Amino acid sequence: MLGDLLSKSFVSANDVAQHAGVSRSAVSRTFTPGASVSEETRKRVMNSAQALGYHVNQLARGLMRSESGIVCLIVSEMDTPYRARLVRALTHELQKAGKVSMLINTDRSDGGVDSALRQTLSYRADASILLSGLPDKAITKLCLDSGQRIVLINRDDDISGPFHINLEDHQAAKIAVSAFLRAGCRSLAFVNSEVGTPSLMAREKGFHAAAAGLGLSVVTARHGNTVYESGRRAAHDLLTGLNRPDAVFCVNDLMALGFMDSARQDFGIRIPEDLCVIGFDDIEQAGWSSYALTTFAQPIDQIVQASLFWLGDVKDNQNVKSMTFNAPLVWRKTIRGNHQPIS
Amino acid sequence: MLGDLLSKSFVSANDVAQHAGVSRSAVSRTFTPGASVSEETRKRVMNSAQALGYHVNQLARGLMRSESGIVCLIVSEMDTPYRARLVRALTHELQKAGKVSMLINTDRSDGGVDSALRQTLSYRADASILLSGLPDKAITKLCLDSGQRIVLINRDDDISGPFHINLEDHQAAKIAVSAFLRAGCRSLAFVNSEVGTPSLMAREKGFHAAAAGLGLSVVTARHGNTVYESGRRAAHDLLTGLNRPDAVFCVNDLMALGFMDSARQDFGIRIPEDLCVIGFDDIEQAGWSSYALTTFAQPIDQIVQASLFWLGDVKDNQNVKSMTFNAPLVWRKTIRGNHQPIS
DNA sequence: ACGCATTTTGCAAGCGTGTGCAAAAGTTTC
DNA sequence: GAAACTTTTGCACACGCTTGCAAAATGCGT
Repeated sequence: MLGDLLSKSFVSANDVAQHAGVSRSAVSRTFTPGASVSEETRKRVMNSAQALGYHVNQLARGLMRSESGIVCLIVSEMDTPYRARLVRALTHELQKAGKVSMLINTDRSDGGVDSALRQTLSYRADASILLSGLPDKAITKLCLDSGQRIVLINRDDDISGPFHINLEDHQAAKIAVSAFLRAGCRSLAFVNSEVGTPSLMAREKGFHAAAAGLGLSVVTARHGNTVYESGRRAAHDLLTGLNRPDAVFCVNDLMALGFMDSARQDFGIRIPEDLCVIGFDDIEQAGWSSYALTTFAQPIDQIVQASLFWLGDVKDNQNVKSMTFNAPLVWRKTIRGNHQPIS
Repeated sequence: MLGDLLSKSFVSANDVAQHAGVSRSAVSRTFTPGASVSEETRKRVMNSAQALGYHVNQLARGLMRSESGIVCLIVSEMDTPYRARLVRALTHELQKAGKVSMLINTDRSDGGVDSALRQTLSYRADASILLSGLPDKAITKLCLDSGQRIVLINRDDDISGPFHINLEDHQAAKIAVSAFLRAGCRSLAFVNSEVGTPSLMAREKGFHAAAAGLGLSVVTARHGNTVYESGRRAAHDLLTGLNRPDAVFCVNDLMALGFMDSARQDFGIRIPEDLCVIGFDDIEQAGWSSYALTTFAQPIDQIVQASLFWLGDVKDNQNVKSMTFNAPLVWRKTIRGNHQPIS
């Protein structure tokens, strides 16, 4: 209390030990779950710690133990609804597991994912979860070699070592075609960005394949990023001509919403009477009554759960190297006709 | 190369020193900007570091230096558009400043903000930025005493010690009233949540005060959280009766959008012909053409800039304890009549 | 070639923690 | 009460880094 004015800023385990009249080991063990301390000294240490405002220095602890408790989330454009929701869920669950999350923004910064992974190494992160971008193989190896776990969510699949979480994009695309077909649509369109992420391309390929299998033609538009405005541009691209499509599968909800707004307001098209629309992600806005977009839902909970599974004990994980989840179709009002599930 | 199979996972400065034939101090200094190393040894060290895959251990460095380089962002409901955007901007700018951001989610977790700040202490964070919730005073003091900087964004103002960043909520509310008046509105409504954050209440108070000053009456609705659905409920609340308001100021864009959707679809109200709407935040969705919401823009850049200013050198900051920014009105299409700026 | 000023370098003492090991204390058993 | 255990405790070293200090190396002027 007296040293308040010019006290050394942090109180160490030493100070606590002195105050409690025990050895420093005792206080260390008090804060180490499962260590051997008598109930009495633990009490004494706890009291002193409380009185002095002691907190274990996780930096020092991380130096000794192999684990720092830090998990890095590597993500760009994190204010995108889907990404934001995933980040929120991940941090929440990581905290519950006693981890702490370090957020690395790879927007358009120098080095991007690679420098992010380097930072990951500097802070001795226990694991990195990548929601965006693709890491250089050499750096990935470096991370793995230093005992780090790596999780790739919806990323490229040909890197070995990391744990992969993917979606049944192909299957979803197939279901989209079936839904359109059942609604009586015959002239299909696919709206993609120019990004070319594997999962995005899988949806496109799957859609084309499924349509071809049924003898339906598909016209494709690709514009900019997977954002609202690109969806609008796609609408202008696809709806200007004479033979308009009567169904459009957008690679992403944001694009779908932009497409819908433009279709209705710039072209006077009614949805779903004149045009059926399906999106992907099931972001919050898709449920807003101005849109009521039928869309495939990201299985956020499963993705998060799988990520945390991979951070658990090694022995359990030896065999499994990837998990693939189903993205269920959420029926709203942008498809006409009956809304029964499709097998 | 040979030790690949069972190598100790991390390469230390010692290893690099040995490989380069210099002392450990030399490699340390090589990675310390502004330290005294000859150009030649620096080169040698760099080469060895590269070859061995060495990365400074920031945990150990943080142990010696006073600063860990970690800045904590404490936030709940971070997938809200405004929050997500702020987090994105903060992390980006923090990284540019050589800091790293630790994201702490206080959603409905045990302890909330207080335990978040405790974590902050454990990791010896250089600073904490609070976007949500209010910290206990004792813990705040503990953080400050241990040399941590604290930034409160749009939080309560009566805590001394932290740096406060606030908005001209009162002023904005006044401008909203003027805009409504000029558009010919006479029957005003205010839509708030039940959250009761100081800045939210300031908008409400300011709106009432300004309206009263002009002899206009205001009816207020408060529902749940500051989310879309609450806006809908407010609409049902305010638009069901006979004497409907012809202008509504929503404390938040999300509520405004919910209100608009319900007003149009459930009540057949035209905007802005029958009803003028103003929101707050200028989230991306406010600009979507289905809404074109006139709203006050969060000055994100200024907020971020101010936050980083406070993390700078102490000497410059001694005097200033808070900053207040103007939230400019972004004119779109939910107010009828002329769209000139209001003094 | 020499003295002096300046840069570069290595040594060693920390930073705050975890943990193996042996000594001390406590507990049970006969 | 002593012997044989078991639990608790303290010592001391390690983790990987920074940095003050003094010694070594270098540069400069004469």
